[in-house]
Amino acid sequence: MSSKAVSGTTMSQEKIRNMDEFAALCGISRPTISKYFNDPNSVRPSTRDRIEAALKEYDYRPNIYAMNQNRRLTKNIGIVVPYLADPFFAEIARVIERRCIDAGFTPTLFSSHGEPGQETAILDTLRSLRPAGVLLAPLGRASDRKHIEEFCRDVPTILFDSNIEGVGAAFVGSDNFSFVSQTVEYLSRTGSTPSFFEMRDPANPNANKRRHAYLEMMRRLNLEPHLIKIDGSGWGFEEIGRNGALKVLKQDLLPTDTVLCSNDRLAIGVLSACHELGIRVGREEGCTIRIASHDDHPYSRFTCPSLTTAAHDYEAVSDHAVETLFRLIEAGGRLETREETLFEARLIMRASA
Amino acid sequence: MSSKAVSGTTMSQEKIRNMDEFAALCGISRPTISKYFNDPNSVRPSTRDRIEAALKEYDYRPNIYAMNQNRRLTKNIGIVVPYLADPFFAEIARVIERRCIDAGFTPTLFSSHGEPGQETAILDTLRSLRPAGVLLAPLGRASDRKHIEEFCRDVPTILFDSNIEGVGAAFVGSDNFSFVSQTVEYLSRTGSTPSFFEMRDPANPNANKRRHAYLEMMRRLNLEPHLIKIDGSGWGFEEIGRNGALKVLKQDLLPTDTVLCSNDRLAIGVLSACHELGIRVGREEGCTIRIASHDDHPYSRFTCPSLTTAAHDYEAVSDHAVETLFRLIEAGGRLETREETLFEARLIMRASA
DNA sequence: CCTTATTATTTACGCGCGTCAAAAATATAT
DNA sequence: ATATATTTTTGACGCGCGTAAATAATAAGG
Repeated sequence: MSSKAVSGTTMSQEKIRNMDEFAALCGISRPTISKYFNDPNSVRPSTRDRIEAALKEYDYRPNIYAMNQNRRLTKNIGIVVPYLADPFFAEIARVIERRCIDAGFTPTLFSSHGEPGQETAILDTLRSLRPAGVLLAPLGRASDRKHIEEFCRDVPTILFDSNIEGVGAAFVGSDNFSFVSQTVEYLSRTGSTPSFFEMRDPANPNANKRRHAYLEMMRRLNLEPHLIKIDGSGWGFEEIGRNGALKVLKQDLLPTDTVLCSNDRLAIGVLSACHELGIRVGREEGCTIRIASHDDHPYSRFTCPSLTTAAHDYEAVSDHAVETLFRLIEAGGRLETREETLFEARLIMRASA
Repeated sequence: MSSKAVSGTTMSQEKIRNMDEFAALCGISRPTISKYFNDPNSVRPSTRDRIEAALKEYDYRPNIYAMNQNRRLTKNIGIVVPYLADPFFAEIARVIERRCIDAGFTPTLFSSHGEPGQETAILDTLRSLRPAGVLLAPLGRASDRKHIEEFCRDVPTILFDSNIEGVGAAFVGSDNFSFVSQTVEYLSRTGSTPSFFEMRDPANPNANKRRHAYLEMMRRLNLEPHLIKIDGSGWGFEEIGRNGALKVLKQDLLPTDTVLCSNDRLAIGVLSACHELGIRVGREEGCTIRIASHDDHPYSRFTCPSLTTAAHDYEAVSDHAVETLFRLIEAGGRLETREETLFEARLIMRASA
């Protein structure tokens, strides 16, 4: 039993229960306050100042549930990544989050944790959050394509990192050919022919694009391609790379003494295998093989030896994905054409190759 | 094999607008439906079956905004970690998420990204989400203690990983003494006296506890302690460890040939420095120094050489934190005493020491 | 000064669901 | 069978805010 204390005095200590009370304390009508919270620039500067002054004094925040219930579109933005334990995605998520907040949106981060079931569950949850838009990096081949397609019909969605043809309003990612062409060119110019090290059955479409790019580059350079396909499934790429490399190295099946890994996480595993077998990696005197890779994973600077790789333009991908989403939202959820924007890679020469 | 079971049922294409409509289609009153969604076990089994049958046919989900607006407590749970780009936190967040979902809650993940400003902003956002509870791993020393304290007064909160004395309803973490005592004991038993490698000004309270544990263990073993304090700030521990190690190694300032790092991320940097300087690390023939550390970071298995470390009991910490939070929620937001639960570490012997 | 365009206020309704109390229906025990 | 306990239904109100239309106030311009 709580008896309402009806006080005549206005004390700045009292908790404000709703927008009506806050409006009264401001001396401004509630609809105007509502307008302000929807878009601060939609009210006259003098009014805005009065509201913001009161805001500082009384520390009121509108009830987001009541807000979102009635708004036809919320200011929520969903960010979905396939695997958050990969620092690459953690980093990209951080940048995207920042941009969304700065633009006045409320981002929420989700990780599919490598599981298709999780991904569809996230999309279901997201749908009921009625977000203004979603930035989705799909799992790839394992994704439930139909489910994602259906989701994209209802919710303005930009795909990033990993493309699904024709799904979503746009795709923003990195140009896999740019990655591979630079590493292959560099490796073949400075030493022996690179062999391409990858999972036999990659879950990510980028992996396939990289293989094709490798084969195409080898054709252009008139070199014989060598694909090293290793077994393994799931998202524990380091472990998979390590086991695959141990097997290949122990049986002495390496076609050439230059290994180009499909991605840095595999390469980290390969480096681990090499170390264990006492194989020295790098381009220095006394090293027997070179290893290079793609992605410029946050840890690739700290591997032993540090990893020669091709770097994503993190910022460009994040920025362009977010900007495209904002354009999509402003346009009411539909863009004229489905743009696919790919950013170039940058070759990072380190000690491993 | 997860194929959608559509056999027998005919999915109606009509969209259900609200609970009233769904109740009508069920032939059950709305308050009962409402009860069901609040807690499926609160209705009679026969009723539950009828609702769930209709649920499959009509695919209705209640409006979460309307739900949460009126419920005195939502089913949201906030998970806050200090730095998501650290796979350690990504992993622990994944486990916690899973547990919350299984218990019928809706977890939301936030990362402070190493910035105190972000942390307080997250708590402010979280407060207006009116969550049933929050699992908070604070930044540590950089945290705005008063802000967190105030937050914990309003929202049922369990601290984990990093303790703030007296704040929150409970703390769940790892026993730093258990970590350090095991590594120090092992290292001193099997080789030369370990020196302790750490940041001069660690942001995390665990770091201080580990230093004290090191000093205490050295005292007990009657060995002379050596602290190697390196400069650097922020959350880029690998870089800090690397730069610090380069400096120490180049000037030949290493007190002993066994280095015990405060945490694995520093150790990853130290290993990188050693490799660059051509210093062989490990307990094999021909190695000049040994390196060990604490945390069993997801990457410590793949460093070169693989890292001897002390492992958190991830599962135990996650499970106990979540269970304590559930108890706290059931108890209405207050526990009798503020428990601090610490889990033992497990020594992981690998190649580096 | 008056006219006009812009901005704010008043009033009122609706969103979808939680929740309550009293009545009705159903299950369980005696 | 009847009495009692449990569950469901009925009907109604309220939550806090979005939003719309009509009106009033204010700013801008000549």
